[in-house]
Amino acid sequence: MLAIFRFPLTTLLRYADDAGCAIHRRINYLAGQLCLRGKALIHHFASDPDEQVIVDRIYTAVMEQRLAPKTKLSESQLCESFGVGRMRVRRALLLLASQGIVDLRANRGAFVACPDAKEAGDVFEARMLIEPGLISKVVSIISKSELAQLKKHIAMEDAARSNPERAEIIRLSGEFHVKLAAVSGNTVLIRMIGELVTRTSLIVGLFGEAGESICPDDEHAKILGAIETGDSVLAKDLVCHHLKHIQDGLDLTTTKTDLPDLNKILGQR
Amino acid sequence: MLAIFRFPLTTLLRYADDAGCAIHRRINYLAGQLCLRGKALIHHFASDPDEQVIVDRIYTAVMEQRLAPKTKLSESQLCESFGVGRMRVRRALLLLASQGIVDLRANRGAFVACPDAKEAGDVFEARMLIEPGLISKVVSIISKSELAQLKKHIAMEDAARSNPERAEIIRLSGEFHVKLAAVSGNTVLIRMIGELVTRTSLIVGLFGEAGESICPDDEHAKILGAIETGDSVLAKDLVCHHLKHIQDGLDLTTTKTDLPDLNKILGQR
DNA sequence: AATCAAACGATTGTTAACAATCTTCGTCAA
DNA sequence: TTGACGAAGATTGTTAACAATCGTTTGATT
Repeated sequence: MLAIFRFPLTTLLRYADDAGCAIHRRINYLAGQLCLRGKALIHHFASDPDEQVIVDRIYTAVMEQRLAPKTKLSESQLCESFGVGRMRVRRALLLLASQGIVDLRANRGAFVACPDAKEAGDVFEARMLIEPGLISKVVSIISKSELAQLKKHIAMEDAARSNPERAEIIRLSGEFHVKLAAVSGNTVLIRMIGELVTRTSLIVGLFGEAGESICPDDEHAKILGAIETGDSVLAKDLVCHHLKHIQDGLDLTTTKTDLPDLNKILGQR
Repeated sequence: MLAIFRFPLTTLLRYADDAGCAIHRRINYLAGQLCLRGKALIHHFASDPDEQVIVDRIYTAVMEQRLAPKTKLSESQLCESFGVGRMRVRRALLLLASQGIVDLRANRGAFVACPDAKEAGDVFEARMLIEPGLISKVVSIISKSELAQLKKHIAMEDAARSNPERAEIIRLSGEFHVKLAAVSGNTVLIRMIGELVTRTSLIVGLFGEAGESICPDDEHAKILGAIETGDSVLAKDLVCHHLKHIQDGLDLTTTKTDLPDLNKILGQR
């Protein structure tokens, strides 16, 4: 749809002549919308600071662990923060809920999801299933410029690590995996990895030991090294170990939530 | 939350006594909701014929290819079909859009998604990445009753194939993969496979050759056989071949959509 | 006759008021 | 002092009216 707007109107009409009257008129209409009234389309491209923006902002906030699990996300509060109507907020929350980032409880509101041990295991299992396979594709098709960009990303990670900005480190660590997936060009997989990485951040925030850093020091660099040399098997291995490393750093027995768990209390007797 | 409702109120209160006043009051409150007023909770369990129901109905309609790609899903139409308000319909459409089943275009409405060749490739790539790994887990943990259930499912497939009910065949073929994934118990993966299978149905409907059946005859049975004998490697192989089989049956060059494609028409010169 | 522009009907997007629900608070009785 | 009950405030869910947009049709103009 967009492509045709690049041509001047007269050219457009000349081309469309063979295509019958319907298309001719259609183009005229579009041209009218675009050039003469000059409102509708500009609106369509420029002013859209909503919808996905809210989702992304909450998304990254969760990734940076600035929004702790079980944090209440009240509608009115979000409306004020983002300066949008209640509808947009509700749509955003629904989308976040569909990705397991947010828990939507009827008549009670939205809360940042609080994964349990099983859910954590499921997420890691899914990642261990997908990411190694993904890596071997990445190895085979990655370009030099993409490699350079990933190197730059790792440099940023190191920078964040040297003057410890916890939120920054976590976000960048997660983003590395997403950017890696992005190289594949497979939108389906990219979206899946994005969701899994975000949920991983939640899990690490919940079950991770306080002192430990999330993605151990130089593992990302090692992975990228293996990719650069084209060693697909090694890269796979490193990714697996990397994920296992993260998982092993978790303590799934102690939940950090000190909220009263009714079932637990009742079961003590 | 549900578990505690099984106990009589007095027992509940006795147990909760040690837990301090807050919980005591909370339980009393819950009891009031449940027993004394007897409205809120019954409403919560019984009358909820909405929300996810709409999504599922459209979901399966797409899977059965009863809703062709690019079909317009007008709000008012859906409201009437499901007997719900516009809000519910819009929420359902948003969820479907987030899964790539539906295309949501601003100010124009919702349309059944119409994947292009790249998207089709992405979906198959994702399935080829996930399902083989999933199978080896399934092989290692499947129980006899689950095996029996899957056998029953295949029998149903055969039945549908013998008196050709196209929609039934397609749905059952897809469901087989979902049920297989369900054995793993990994909710994350189950949801992903469900989404991918549905989108596959869309793709097959679009690019599949008319005469061909979707999941070739006995491949499901073969896969299940390999699972039963515990041959994880063979099962993996069969799944890969199965998926490849489906993909090879597609003709990605000719789109069946005979809607006028402006770009194509303009590019003919 | 062809082109353009304006207007119409239909559909979607948004808002605001209303209803239902949850939570908290206060009072009262044991 | 502790627990039960009821009312108030706050929050969420729903509805219905309003605004904006789209696609088509119609009519005027060259």
